[in-house]
Amino acid sequence: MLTGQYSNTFDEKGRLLIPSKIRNELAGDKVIVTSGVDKCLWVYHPAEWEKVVGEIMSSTSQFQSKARLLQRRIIAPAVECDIDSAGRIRIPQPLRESAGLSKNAMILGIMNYIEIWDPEQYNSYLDESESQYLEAAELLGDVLASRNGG
Amino acid sequence: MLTGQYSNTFDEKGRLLIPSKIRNELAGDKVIVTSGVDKCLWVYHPAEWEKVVGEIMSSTSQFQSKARLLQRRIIAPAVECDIDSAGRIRIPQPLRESAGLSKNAMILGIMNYIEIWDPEQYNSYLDESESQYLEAAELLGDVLASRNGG
DNA sequence: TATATTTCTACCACTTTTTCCCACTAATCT
DNA sequence: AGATTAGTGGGAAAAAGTGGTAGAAATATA
Repeated sequence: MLTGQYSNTFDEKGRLLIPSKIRNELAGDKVIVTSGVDKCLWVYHPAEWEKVVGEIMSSTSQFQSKARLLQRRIIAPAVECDIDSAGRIRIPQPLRESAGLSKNAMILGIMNYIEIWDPEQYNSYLDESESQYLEAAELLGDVLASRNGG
Repeated sequence: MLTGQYSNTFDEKGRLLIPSKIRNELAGDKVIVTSGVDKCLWVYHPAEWEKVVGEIMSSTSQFQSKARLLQRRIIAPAVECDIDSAGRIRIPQPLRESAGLSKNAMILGIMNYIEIWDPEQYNSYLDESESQYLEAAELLGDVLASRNGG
């Protein structure tokens, strides 16, 4: 199901363990890691990543400024990472820095992709977005209720 | 896959290393370097470059002022550069200047071409376009959500 | 025109990084 | 408790990156 929230650390060689529960759902020995829209990393199974790239590349052209933004900020940072025999990945320094990652990392499984956050960044994100979250929940409630003819 | 984001420097001889991950995808020992639409350089595999030229030339005529602009600013500056045995290219001074490049360079892989930026130029570009980027991302999200029947 | 000087290019050797693999420890399941 | 799976750390081999040197080409000079 690819969910779960874990707290791991990068070792001295910059390797991060993908928890086995998540790893087993991923299937395969490669993942794509890229920079997320918030201050975190997004990790995809190669097949899922192909969908995202296809969506961006096929519906845009490099001669459109918004397309270039998406390409530069989402596609360009993407790196293919091998999962080693012990289930770890090595994330290149620039990507780690872009998400403000140092030693510790939170790993969130979100159905068809994974997020990696620096714990402190994640906590301040949660704090700052509290009211937005409550709004989003209300909104979702409205949609679901009306769908049920409520 | 030809993606990835790297930070390299021109050496005293004006050589810039193309990171191996990108180089392996490029295949071959020649690239075409030209001036990009934002303040950066665009680097293509010769075959990809032919496609871009074809697209520009076939959809425009030299009797249209806008076409002449595209031809002069994208096609004219193009230069063929050799990749040396260590994977480095030498970019002619005028091209480097046109992108504001001095010592340091950011190299972005964007699927079928590469961008080279001066790091400071790139950071200010990112800053200035932040809100546009978030808009574009939301828009992409809407498209994907509606496709899922959301 | 021959020689000297400079610039450019290709190649080589060293250093650093990355990758791959193995061995050990800890945790979980039966 | 023993067996199996998960997690941790380290070492060796390979690949990538860096700087330099020597040779070729081009330009300038006598």
